[in-house]
Parts: sequence; structure tokens; C-alpha cells
Amino acid sequence: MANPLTRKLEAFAPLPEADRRLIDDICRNPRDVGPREDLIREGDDPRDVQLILEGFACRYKLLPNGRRQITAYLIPGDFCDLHVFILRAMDHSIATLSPCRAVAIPRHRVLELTERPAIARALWWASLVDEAVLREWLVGVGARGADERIAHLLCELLMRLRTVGLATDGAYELPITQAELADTVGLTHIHVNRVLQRLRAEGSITLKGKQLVILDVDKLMAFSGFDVNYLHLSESNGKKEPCR
Amino acid sequence: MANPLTRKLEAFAPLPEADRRLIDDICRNPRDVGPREDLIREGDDPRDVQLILEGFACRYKLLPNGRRQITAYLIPGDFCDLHVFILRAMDHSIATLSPCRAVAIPRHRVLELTERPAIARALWWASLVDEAVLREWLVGVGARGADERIAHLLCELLMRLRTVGLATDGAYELPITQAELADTVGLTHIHVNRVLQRLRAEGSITLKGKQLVILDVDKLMAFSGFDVNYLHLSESNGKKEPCR
DNA sequence: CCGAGAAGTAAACCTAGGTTAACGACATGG
DNA sequence: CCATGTCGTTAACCTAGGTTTACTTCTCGG
Repeated sequence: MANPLTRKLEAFAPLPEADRRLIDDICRNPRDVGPREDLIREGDDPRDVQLILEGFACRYKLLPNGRRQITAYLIPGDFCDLHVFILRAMDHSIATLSPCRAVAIPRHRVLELTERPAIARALWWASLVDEAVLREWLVGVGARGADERIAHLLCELLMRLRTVGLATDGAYELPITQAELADTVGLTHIHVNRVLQRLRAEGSITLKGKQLVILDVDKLMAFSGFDVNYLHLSESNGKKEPCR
Repeated sequence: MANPLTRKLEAFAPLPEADRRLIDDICRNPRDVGPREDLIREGDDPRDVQLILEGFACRYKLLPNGRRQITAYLIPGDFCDLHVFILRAMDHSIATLSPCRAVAIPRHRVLELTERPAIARALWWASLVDEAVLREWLVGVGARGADERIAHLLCELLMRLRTVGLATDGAYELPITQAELADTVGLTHIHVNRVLQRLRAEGSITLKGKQLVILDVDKLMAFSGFDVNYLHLSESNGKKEPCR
């Protein structure tokens, strides 16, 4: 299967063959990381950039009151901390959720990437999309009820996983605990459970183990007020095949 | 008073004199915009970039359920939509809150800015800070109680306004309605009112008309779990004078 | 194949914040 | 100087979601 970073960037625009090879080359020596391990901690000044190749990771912040808020999911093809070039210290932490495969890319190799115009533009695009996703999460937590909020998240993950080839139709693997989901959407794990029960009961989803199936994607999107628009996928993407 | 954009960017690193002059030049013909006016609407493909010179504006999103979520405050020195160069359509709207003075900067002039290395780096920094602020808002809405959430926002605004010279000590002008605050923090305007009453009663703040005074800044920061860190101000900034 | 911890479920009960409905205090403009 | 509208304030009542506790079902190492 194609490199997830390549797939993701090509959701913006196709890359020259040479760029794809560069990306492949950079991903040569990945390492495996267990679940629930910190990749970068708040306050760190990391020296290389982490790229997720397999599994789910997240950005999160711990509060004095003991609560944790997850502010982003990092899925295959996502960079952890491109900020590194500008900012001194991390203002949040990053941890794996599931077992992951990741590469630590040293600064100079990242520069090789950004010297390729097509990649540079695509990375800029990706960072704008990340910001849009963040905004959408804020909207969800601030203004959507629990059910819509979770349904919306499931739709978003579907679309994002599709672009890296990890979802077909409405089905994908969601290697995440209900408690982690709770820290994501700002609810208790118990209430998350209630919502999932409800979504199951009304026939919207199926979720056994880590296998999620959205039974009627359009319906769930309508219900949760999901509008793909904010993911800024090129027209060639989304429902159809990635551009050749 | 110095140009707010210059002041803001110099919170990252000092700019060469020529860069400052360029910024001044670009801000030559501002226009006045009344309160509650849309500057850019969701779906638009705007042709120039808006820069706020005076007043408060905001990014927001309207939901099918009729609620509105404000996802960012734009204060003097903030750009509205640098995304323009990459993305086709806005995925959210931008409106003024108070009366504003703004400049519409055509694309080619923005390019002049980004050709100056010091400015380009500072703009990159600014966009990373915007993202950090967004994350912090998400943390607030997702994991802080109403009182801390609002207190935290007031602290954040204090720090941001200080860097553009619009706050001294704990005092600044907050030209925003309680209903707008409510749409920001994900509460009802009625509950926002309750919280403000409480903060007043316990002697944390003073707020008459649009004049806000935080009576004991350190105390309010401690209470709300505010850690300046995420604004990534250079050490020379924050409490002290901007670097000469 | 067994045992222990992690994840999921369930039910009873509680509270932070929402809703509704007034009313008072300013503004603004005619 | 009144009329009208927006903003802030209060109070009574309500509900979505939180808390607590406990039981069940996985999972996985030994």
C-alpha cells in the first residue's frame, strides 16, 4: 500500500514521482511504539519531527484539575510537530493511543521535503486542514449535543481515514477506548457509552471490538451536521478514487 | 502608537527598520467597518487578506441547530485569512464584533511581506500561536468549568492585548456583549452573566460598560490554570517592555 | 486454560448549566 | 423628551450530562 503521507498529500494535489520517492526514502526506518506511550511531552524541545505511519496517536493537554483534553487525533500520514522549526517548547504533549509505527525525521531531512515546491505547498495545505479540524472540534464541544458531537467525530474520522486508504465505505478500525473518546469530546466515558448504545440501538452504527461500521453514512452525516467542506479535499477525492 | 501588526510580530523577534516601514506602508488606506458586519462569509473565495487595525472581530460558524460558535477573536494586528493562498473556499465566516478599522491587502502585497525573511518567519510564528490558542479554547470548553473557562479567556485577552499595547496592568477594553462571550465559551448568555457576577462579587474583576479590570492578575491566572507558555511570547515580552 | 486487570455496561441519583420569562438600565434616534 | 431596541440582571424551574458504584465481558500473559 502507498505511503500514507504520500496518499494524504495527494489528496491536495498529485506529487511528482521524485517527490514520492523522497518520501518513501525518508520513511525507511520506522520504529514500533506501544500504546499509551508519550512521544513528546509538554515543555520538550524535540529535535526531530515524528511522522505516524500506522496506528492512532493524539495531542493532549493535562489540566491542574486532573482532567485531560485530547485536541487532535494523529493518524497515518500525520506529522506530530512541524512547529519545531519555529517554537522552542511544546505547549502540549503527544502520545500514542494504539500501538503505532512511526519515523523520527531529523530536521535536515524535513528541510529536504520543504525544498520540493509540491510537497511544501501540500504541507502548508495539511496544516491549514489541521487547523480547520481543530475549529470543527471546538464547534462540536461548544455547540453540539453529545450525540451529534460523537457522530460528527465518527464521520470526520471516516473521511480522513478514507484519504489514506484505511476505510472502505463506512467501515474502519477505531483502536480507541471509550474513555479516550470521552477525553476527546469532553464527556464522561459513561456518557460516551450511553451515546454509543443509542447510536447502535437506532441502527446508525455497529461497533464491536475496534471495528466500527457506519451503516448509513449519509444519514449519520445529516444527523450530525457534517459538511466535508472543512477538510478541503480536492474534488477528485473523498467518495471517488484518488487521482492517478 | 506603533502599528499593531509590527508590535505583534516583534513579540516574536525584532524586525529590521525597512520591514517596519513596509508594514506601515501597507496599512495606509484603512477603512472603517461597523459592528456586527460580516467581513468574509463561509464559502467565499476572498481575493484579498484582511488585517484588523482597531476593534474586535471574530471567526465563527453557524450550525444547523441555530447555534453559533465563535472560534477565534481577531484583535488589532491579526490577519483574517492568510489561508487564501492555498484554500479555495472559506470554511467559516468572519465578522466584526465592535466597530473596526481594517485594511484589505491585495494578494501581491502580501507576497511582498512574505518575501522579507524576518516577516515571513514571524507570520509563521503567528499562525502557530493562533493554532495554540485554538487548542487552548478547545481545552477550556472541553475540560474547564464555566468560571475557570471565562476567567481563562479574560487572562488570555489580557496577554494578547498587552503585546499590541492595548492593555496596561490588568485593564483593557472588552467591546463585546455577554451574548457574544457566551457564543465563544459555549454557555448561555445568562450563565455568562451569572459567572461575571460571581467574579465581580469575589473581587476578581471589575467590568462596567466595556471597561474590564482584572484586580489581581496572578490570582485570576492561578484560579483559571492559565499558563502564558502557549502564547509563545519571547522572554523580552509579556510582563516587560517590548524589546527596543 | 486460568486469573487479573482493563474495558464496557447498567442503574440510581445528583448538579452545572440551560430555559423561560420578566424587568430595569442605558442608548439612539426622531 | 419620549419611544424603541439592545443589553444586562434576576429568579424559578428543568434537563443533559456527571457521579458513584457495581457487575460483566473481554484480553492477554503465564
